[in-house]
Amino acid sequence: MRRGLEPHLAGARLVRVDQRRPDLRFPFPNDFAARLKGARVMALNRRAKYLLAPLDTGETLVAHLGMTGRFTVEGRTPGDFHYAAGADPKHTHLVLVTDGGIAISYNDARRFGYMALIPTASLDQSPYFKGLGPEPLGPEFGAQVLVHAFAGRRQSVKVTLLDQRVVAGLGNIYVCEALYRARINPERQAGDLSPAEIKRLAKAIISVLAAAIDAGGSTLRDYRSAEGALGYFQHAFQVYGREDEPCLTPRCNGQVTRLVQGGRSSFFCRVCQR
DNA sequence: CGATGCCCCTGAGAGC
DNA sequence: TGCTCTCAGGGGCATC
Repeated sequence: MRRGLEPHLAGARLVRVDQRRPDLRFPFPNDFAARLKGARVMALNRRAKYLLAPLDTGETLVAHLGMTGRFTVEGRTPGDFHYAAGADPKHTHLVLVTDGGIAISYNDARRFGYMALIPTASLDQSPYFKGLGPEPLGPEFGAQVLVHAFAGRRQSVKVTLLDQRVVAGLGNIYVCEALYRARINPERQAGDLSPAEIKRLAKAIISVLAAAIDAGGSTLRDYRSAEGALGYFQHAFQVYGREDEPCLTPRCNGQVTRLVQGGRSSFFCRVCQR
């Protein structure tokens, strides 16, 4: 999403802001539209699951997409891009128009997303970012991070990986897929994993995320890239959403199991994930 | 500390 | 066609 939006947003000035309702998951910031209008977007960054747009006003627009949140870009000419392709316009809650003549709309059926404006200078100290773990594709992430985080931890490795304080930005799909790639049963206590297993897991996390980004993300239900394109990593899911289907590991002959952990579905193969 | 369930909200799909 | 039920890329909070 960040990669799709960046060319349209970074460097652009927001000439019109159409805020269509007072809240998403939380209320929009006070005077939200007025604080955005006229501002120049200096860059488009990401930390964990947050999109970050530092503005020339000294504030940074922070956006979390929740489950169904989606930014869509509309081109200068109708047909340039798919305008909120596949999205019900009644759930378009915010439209930003840039001086480049581009409209960027935020659509979110369930409204689990939220936005904030935080002084750029104190971003790292804000409650959104304080305490977040390292970026899994960043230089500081590796097996050692997990070795420390897992030590003595009795919680399941699945639930531990979804904890944003351990690693930032992993969600349900990619945790399931990473555990499959690492051949680790999601029910295992984090503190019981061997160094070799943790090493496999760290590598699996990195490889599954890199592959998914390469594929343009995973299109399930609502997700599309900023320019309306469908990601296609969902076709590469090896366990997620494949309950009762055969395990794809050669000669395994197991089948994919679903179980609920921490209120979310885990998908895995009991035969090859130990 | 950890597990569980409920909540926010809307829509899709299955089964009857 | 319509109803009811379950489930959904997230995550905060209360309870036990």
